[in-house]
Amino acid sequence: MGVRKAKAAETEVALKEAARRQFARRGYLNTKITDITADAGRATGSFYDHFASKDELLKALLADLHDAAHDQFAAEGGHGHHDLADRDQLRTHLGVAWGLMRDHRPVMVALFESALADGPASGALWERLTEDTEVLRAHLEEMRAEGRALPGPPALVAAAMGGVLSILAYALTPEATPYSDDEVVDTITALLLNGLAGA
Amino acid sequence: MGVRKAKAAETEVALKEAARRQFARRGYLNTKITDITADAGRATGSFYDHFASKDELLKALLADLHDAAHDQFAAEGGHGHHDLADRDQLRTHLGVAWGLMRDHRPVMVALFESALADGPASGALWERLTEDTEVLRAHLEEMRAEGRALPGPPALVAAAMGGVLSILAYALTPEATPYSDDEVVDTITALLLNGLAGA
DNA sequence: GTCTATATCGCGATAGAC
DNA sequence: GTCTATCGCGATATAGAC
Repeated sequence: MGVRKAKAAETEVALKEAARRQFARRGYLNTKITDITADAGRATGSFYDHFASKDELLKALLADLHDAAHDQFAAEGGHGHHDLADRDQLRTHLGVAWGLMRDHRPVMVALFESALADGPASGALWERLTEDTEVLRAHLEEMRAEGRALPGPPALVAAAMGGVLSILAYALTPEATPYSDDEVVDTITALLLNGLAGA
Repeated sequence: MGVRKAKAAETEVALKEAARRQFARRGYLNTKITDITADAGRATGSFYDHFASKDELLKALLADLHDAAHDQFAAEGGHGHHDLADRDQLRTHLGVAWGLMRDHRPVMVALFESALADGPASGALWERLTEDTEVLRAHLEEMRAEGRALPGPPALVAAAMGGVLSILAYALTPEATPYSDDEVVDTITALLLNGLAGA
């Protein structure tokens, strides 16, 4: 890679990092192109040499997230037999998902807002929810195939589980929340495993 | 009430109804003042004779929702002893909440988006979540006072429960969803009551 | 590739006739 | 109270020098 390209790549990285910072602070919708370029210490016009729009930038960030998610789940998913009604397995699953959301919170936030921006009639949020809980749904269907009782349709249950994580990840700002990551994961695990009635 | 005032009130109602329709279709953030006035068959300027801003209009709609919610919960809440681990009581609670969200979906959608618009660092979504699940939290604390085991801190559990309802109410567009209201309420009830491990 | 400067535009909000 | 017409701001996106 030549020096010219390296410089360009450097700027692109700087823009991405600035975007993450700004998304975390202002949210995706409230972040202006100029907020990003200013944070990155570049001129406004430079943005468009790297990304066609804010949305395209988000897609690039999403690709990075997907890579990370794939690695994480690959590292975890060595089980031959999945059983979400097993406490340890459920906790591990939720823990990995929560960790990812925390590490990539700016992108999660942005995706969430972006889905909302399409309007409630577009079904974009439902799409996000079902796509992101694809793995969960598959596990639930395995359970059902074994004749185990489920609370409801696998896709709906999976979406509900993913929904709780997403909304809490958005609502609980890391700087202000009184709850530790472990506390959150433990609580959600207990709630989703045994519900309010307990073991 | 004179004819003049009646006409004005009529326009105000028309604007509110138009706003609800537009919020349901486009979402709150995407809805422009002109979308509302056009839908109501009025001129742009007329809007400001009734509301100072889109946000003020939302506040007015919220007041209507609060009235309805108060009535609903008053009609239901005759129990001397609350027990969220009791299937019937939990289902009733969730059913009432779900029904309200469905009947006032445009306002729910708008409140949700409005909270997001303040940015993730503002904590506005967490505020919404805790305020709206105030009653739930109180019931959970009763349970805890009786020495019953809870999945976690009452406020967090309540927020998680409210969060599932909110996000599903937003994501499941009434026109497109394959799930009936009963199916959703049954599923959430089962999930929150006994979790994935079953009874 | 990066900068400065600017064209362009949508939209919120107001002024003033009726 | 309601209308039409318009002002002005803020933000995206582009043009052109370096």
